[in-house]
Order: sequence, then C-alpha cells, then structure tokens
Amino acid sequence: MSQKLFVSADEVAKRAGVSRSAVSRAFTPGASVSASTRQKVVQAAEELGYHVNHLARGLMRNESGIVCLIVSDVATPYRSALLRELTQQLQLAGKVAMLVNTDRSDGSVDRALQQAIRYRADASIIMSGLPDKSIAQLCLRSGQRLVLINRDDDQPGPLRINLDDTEAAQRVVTAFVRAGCRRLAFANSDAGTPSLMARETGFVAAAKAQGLDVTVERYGLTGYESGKVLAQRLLTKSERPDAVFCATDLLACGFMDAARHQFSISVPESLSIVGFDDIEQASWSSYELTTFAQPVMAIASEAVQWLSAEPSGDPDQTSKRLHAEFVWRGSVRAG
Amino acid sequence: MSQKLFVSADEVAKRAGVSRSAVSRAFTPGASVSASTRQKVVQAAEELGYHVNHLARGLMRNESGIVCLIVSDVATPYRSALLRELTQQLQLAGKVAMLVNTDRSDGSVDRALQQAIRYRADASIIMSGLPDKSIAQLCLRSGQRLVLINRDDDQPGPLRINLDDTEAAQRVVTAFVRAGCRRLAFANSDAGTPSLMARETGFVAAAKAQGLDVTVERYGLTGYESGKVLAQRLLTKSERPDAVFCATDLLACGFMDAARHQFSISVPESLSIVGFDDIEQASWSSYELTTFAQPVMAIASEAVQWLSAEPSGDPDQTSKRLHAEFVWRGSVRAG
DNA sequence: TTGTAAGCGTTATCAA
DNA sequence: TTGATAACGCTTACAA
Repeated sequence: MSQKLFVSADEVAKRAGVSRSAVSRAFTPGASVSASTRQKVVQAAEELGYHVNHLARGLMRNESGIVCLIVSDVATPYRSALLRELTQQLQLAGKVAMLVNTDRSDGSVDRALQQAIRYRADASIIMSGLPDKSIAQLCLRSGQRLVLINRDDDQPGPLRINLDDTEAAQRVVTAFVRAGCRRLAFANSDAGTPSLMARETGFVAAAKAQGLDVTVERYGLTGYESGKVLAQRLLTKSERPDAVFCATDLLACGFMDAARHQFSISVPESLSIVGFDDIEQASWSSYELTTFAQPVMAIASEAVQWLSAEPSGDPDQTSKRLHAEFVWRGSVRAG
Repeated sequence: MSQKLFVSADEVAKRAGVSRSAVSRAFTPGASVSASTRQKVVQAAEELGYHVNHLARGLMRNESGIVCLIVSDVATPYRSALLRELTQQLQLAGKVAMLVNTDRSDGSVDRALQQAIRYRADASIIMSGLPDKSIAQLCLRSGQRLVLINRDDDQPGPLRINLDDTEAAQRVVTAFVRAGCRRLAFANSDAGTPSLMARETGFVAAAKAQGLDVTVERYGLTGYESGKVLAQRLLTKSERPDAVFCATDLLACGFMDAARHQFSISVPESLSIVGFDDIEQASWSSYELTTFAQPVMAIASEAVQWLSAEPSGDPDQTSKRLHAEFVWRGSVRAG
C-alpha cells in the first residue's frame, strides 16, 4: 500500500526550476539563497505540499531535534503540569518531545532510553522513575544529553535539577512552632526517592533543633490513598499529632480527608497540615492547603536552556538548585 | 562537536564477519537469517553498543513508527489519564508517541500537524483542540492516519471515537427524577465542543420528555473555577435548582465546593450533582461525586488497534461509539 | 540463507 | 549565490 505519498525536494526543485540543493537551502535558516530563488522554491513547495523530511535531515545532520521525555505516573497532577511546561518550552525552542511512559516497571526506563537512542534523540529528560546507574554512561556513549529532575545521581555529565527541599522543611517546622503545634509528624511514601527523603530528614533535623520529636510514617506510593492510610496510622496513635508535614500534596489531600471525614478532626483548628508541590487541587476550597510550589516553569526553562546551549564541560553548571515558594493557605492554624 | 558517536551496521557487520544486510536482517522481525548468523550479529552489536537507527529505517520503509499525540490542556486530569493510557498502549504496539502541545492557540493545531508530517508520523491522534477543516485533507494527502477523540468532524477518512453522551444525559434525568428532584439545571462551559453540547442537549431533551424544564448556564472553560462561577449564577436564581448536571467533573467539583462553602447548601440533601469523566478527584472523600467514567482504556485500545490494522476503506469502521459507565457515588440524593 | 548493489530524502563540500 | 556530487545508515530486490 505504500505508494508515492510524500513530495520530495527533487520534485519541488523541478517545479521551481532550480537545483535540489537550492530547495534545501531555502528551508535552512541562515543559508545563502537569493530572495528570488527562495521565493520560487517556497511557492513551488506550497503548491506541491512539500514538507522537509526531518527523518532524512536528522540522518544527515546527526541531530534529530527530538527530546525524549521519560516519565512514570504521567496522570499525576504535578507530573502532568511539568509535562505541559516542558513540551511547551521545547516546542518554542524548535524541538519536539517524544514521550516515553515507564509505568510498567521491568527495566522500563532502560527500554525507554533504548527507544530514545534508536530515534537518535538529542537528549533525554528523566522526570521520574529510577534510572539504572549504567544509563548515564549509555547516554554519554551515544552522545545524548541527559537531564535529571528531582532525582540525584552523582555521576557527572547530566544536568541535575533539584529543589531546596531541606530549607523548605525547615520553614514548615518554623510555621508549625509559631502556630503553637508541639506534636509533629511526617507522612511520607516509602518510595524513598531523594527529594522525598530530603524533605523528611530536613524536617526531622529542624524539629530536633527546636527540641521537638517527629513521628515519621511511611507507606506506599505518593498518592491520595496512601495519604489516607498514613492518616489512619498517625491519627490513631496515643499521642495524636497536632501538625503533619506530608511529602506531597496528594498525600496531604488524602490525609486531610481522612482526618476530617473519618476522624472528625477539624483542620486547621486541631490539626495543621502542610503539603508539597502546589498541585491545582491544593487551592480548591475543600482543601485550601498550605504547601510549596514546584517551580515548574523554572524547571522547564532550565532544562530547555541547557539543552539548547552548546555543550560545555563545565561541571559547575550541571547542577541547579531551585527554590520552592511557600504558599500560605488555610491548612495551618493561625499563630 | 559532532564526532563519531554512533555505531553503524557496517561496523557490526565487519566485527561479526557478515554483510551489512545480514545485520539488517538480524534486527528485522521475520527476516530470513540463520540462527548462527543472528547470534553472531547480536553479539557483535552488543559488544559495540549498536542500536538500529530508526531515522534511517523510517526513511527506507516509509514508516516511522511515530504516532503524534495532539493535545491541549494536558495537565487536566482526564486528559492526562487518557495520555497515560495512549502512550502505554502505543508502546506495547511497538510505536512511539510524539507529544504536541497546542495550548498556545494561533493555528497551533495546524502547526502541530505540520510537525507531525515533517517527522513522517504514521498517524496523529487529536485529543483536544479544534482542527481546521483542511487538516483531514492534509493528513490524507500525506498518507497519515488520523484519530479524532470526542470531537466530531464529518469528513470521511479519520477514525472518530465518541461516547454515548446523549444516553448518559438521559440516565441523569432518570436519576434526578427518581431522587425527587424537580428543578433541574445544566452547568456547561461555553467551549461548545460537540461532546459537551451533546450532553447538554441530551439532558434538556430528556428532561422535557419528563415534563421538566432545565436552566442552562454556560461559562468559560471546563475547569474548576468555571464550576464556581456557574454555581454563583445558578444558585442565586429565584427558583434555586435542586439538581445539576455538570458537563465535566472539574466543573462539578467547583460547583460543589461553591455550593457547600459559599452557599452552605448541603450536598446531596438539598442539591444533587452529577459530573462527567470520573477523574480521580471525583472519588475523593470531599466529593464522592456521582459521574460517568470515560472509558480511557477502551478509547486508547480502539485507537491503537485501528492504527495497527491494515488500512481498509470501510467507512463503517471509521466511527466508534463507546459507552460511559454510570458511577454511583454520594452526590445524588437517595430516592 | 547470504551478499551485492541500488535506493530513500536530506545536507555538506566544493567548484563554478 | 548556485549546482553537481558525495555522504548519512538503513532496507530490499536480485542474484548467487
């Protein structure tokens, strides 16, 4: 069935009465073509419905213009918000996003990278999922650039974008203490990713500095349901906490709902809650969750800028630490 | 800086002591290669770190393996859930997803299609955004297949996947009437997309058949904030509705929150609410929203199956009508 | 089953 | 500024 489907530069050249290299140049920004030649070519292309074949162009240039986005749990509010930003900015930079879903585990990140390599993606951005250590090497070896968002890999080469999780955790302790809370808790998933752990240890340490103990509980993934389970566990303890920092907003929403509807605890009067991410739902009237905003735009632009820039061997530039703004809403008791 | 980065089939051939076509065949499913040859090739490839160049393969085969996903508002719960499913099933079918974000309007869908064509995508799936009429033609002309999800385009050629919106709307009327509600309202966005309008007109018609009038209000996009505005408008009317069908869950959540927190109306006791989509938040304890489930898995598999099948000129098969299951939760008063 | 050789649609190089 | 020509890395007749 594969008949003659696409128009090639040859045909455009013929119609415009120029050589095929002229056609190529007409579509290459900054090439030396006379205005009249370009004019003729563009018109002929228009009439014929010609579109530069990026497969062939990528083959020649050794640069496909493709950036591979590797992600698990895309449907999660924070992930999808980041994805939105990333695709948008990538497009603005003239690149195109190839999305690889790694929900089905089984070395899926590796397979994803393989895919990226097969299509000669210029770069990969890992938004989630735990990459194998050998991956950075694989990318390096194939000349691919790599961006790691919120996951720590100490290998040199990739750009690592992280947040100031520890400082954020400190601010939460301060806020809780000001609100007069004394029985602190931390609700975490047991995924154990670096940023999640940084929030936890930062919180525990800052509390300790204030002479306060923290009850830590970990369970499941970072979703709403886990938040409910964590509430179940923490709110049935003999010394019930009066303030809880949840590692993500999703956990916080689940926690808050369980506290209110299952335990009839009023938030924030008897229980202060802080989350992390500032997903859209955090601002909904049912939650009014105090949280930290993931700087998705800044994350995306750091990534895209780095990818668009000429590779420089400067190792200082391969790590960015961005600030997560504290967003005050109503889920922390007024001091 | 573009040095020799990738290993080519030539080098693998040399190392394995075979011809380069043998290498090609070793990586082509179903090609005729002896086990021993394949063995040698695979081993050499492994050692050298060879990966088939899909750019070149696509060029030859006239089939890139790329499917273009065209979407606006990716960060929205329903969209991102559909995206998750689509990417997953596409991957399972051996295809790869190219994501094009059309949030910035200005003929962005057209530009997106252009992009798809440049990369010689085998197909495009339009998840949202209003395509220009000429687009189907453009796709057809370039041999690309097209899937339209929840948007009606009466041109032949593309696969159109829709839901039984009208039937769903009828069920809502039945449910409301059974619950003893008499003052019906419909809260819609003013986007005016076909599926949204089908729900509205279906609801109004079914109500009329029961001898009931419907107050219809339209505003903004299909988001949470619009739901609040719609509540403001509908709940301040002299004859306050006692049942409202919202065109999407996001609208419903906003509506419910406004009803409860701004108007102190208890749901479902004094106001029954039904949404559409069954986004994750619909099941959260704060909402317990009765709604219709978008059959995202079925949608995705219909799309992927159709794309994987041989093109058949059968026009009957180019339209699929899927069922949206009614999900009973607590936002409709018990009869 | 295997190798040879001809293409696929570009861009880069080099004269003109 | 232009046009011929040689790559790019692959697949696929065709012949052996």
